[in-house]
Amino acid sequence: MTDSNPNASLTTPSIPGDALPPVEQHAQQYATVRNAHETELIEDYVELIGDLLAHRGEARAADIANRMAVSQATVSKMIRRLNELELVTSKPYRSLFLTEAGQKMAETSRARHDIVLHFLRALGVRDATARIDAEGMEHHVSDETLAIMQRFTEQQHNS
Amino acid sequence: MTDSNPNASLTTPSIPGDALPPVEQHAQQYATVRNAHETELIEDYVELIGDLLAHRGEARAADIANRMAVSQATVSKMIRRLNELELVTSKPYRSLFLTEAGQKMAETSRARHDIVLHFLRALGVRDATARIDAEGMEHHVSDETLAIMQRFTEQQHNS
DNA sequence: CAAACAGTTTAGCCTTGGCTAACAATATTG
DNA sequence: CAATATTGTTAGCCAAGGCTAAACTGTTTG
Repeated sequence: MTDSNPNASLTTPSIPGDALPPVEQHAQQYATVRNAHETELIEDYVELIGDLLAHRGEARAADIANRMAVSQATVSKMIRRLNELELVTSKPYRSLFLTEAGQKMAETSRARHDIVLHFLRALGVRDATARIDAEGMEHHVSDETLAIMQRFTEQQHNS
Repeated sequence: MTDSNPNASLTTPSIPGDALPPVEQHAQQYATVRNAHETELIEDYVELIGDLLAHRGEARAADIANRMAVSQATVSKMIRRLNELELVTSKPYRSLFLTEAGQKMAETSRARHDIVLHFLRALGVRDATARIDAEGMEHHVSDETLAIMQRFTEQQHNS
């Protein structure tokens, strides 16, 4: 395994920046990200459906397609998956609803999203940018970091 | 379009949280995230190859596979793509090297990554967690937010 | 109430990014 | 220097998440 080459220092006279993390840790970082990517889209759909239900009283496939900037066919296919995962219930040609599990996921996602968004705004990021960044970041923020973000936002608020 | 239902207030007596963003803005958020996902992996590979070259003097497919926790076949396939994109040069069974464009991308990615990582540490996140979060977050942080993160870290440092 | 329109679903295609298994090349070592 | 171990490549599979086109359902309205 070249990775544990004991002569590394001979071939790299001046090492810039931090050292490479140990292989196991490094591997875990990437694995965690890959994992997040699998659930990310699911969570986004469920979160959006929850928002539509809360703000509009119903969640139609066409709304989702518009808001996600995706074709209706894609949404339709995705809804089938959400059904199989027992996150939503749907009757053909009717509005969607969330199952217990779906509601739970929607709430959790919504909460994470809001914490990240408010944190970014508290940091001084412009609203439009904060929204975009939050949408991408929310699935990659650990509970630990999330808690710290929340505290930061609150402190900012009381001053 | 149900999305502009004027009776929304009748069906949603108490609206929790923020209102939904306008459709166009909302759509743009998701589109931006989808876009980031396309380049994300490419950037991760290039960044890692750059790191391996800097710290080890060479970048072998086996190292990449170990550090990414992915099969060698996957790496091999990916290297072909990186070649087509003219980000790396490679001769069969030899170490990889970055092209001009590849080096540029590696540097940029590395810089973003470091800013996010240092920011998280400055916020008070534990090192191991910060590393994982940074790996996921780095591709979703706008230049605007990045600049703010960098300033924050520097201020923290001078106090 | 039939026609037209809006919304939904299905079929079938494509690319990406994983995998395993089999094979090929290079390096190491008895 | 031949045998073995390591490393790299190829072939062929799979699931996810996009798309368009076509068919079907439901709603609105002339």
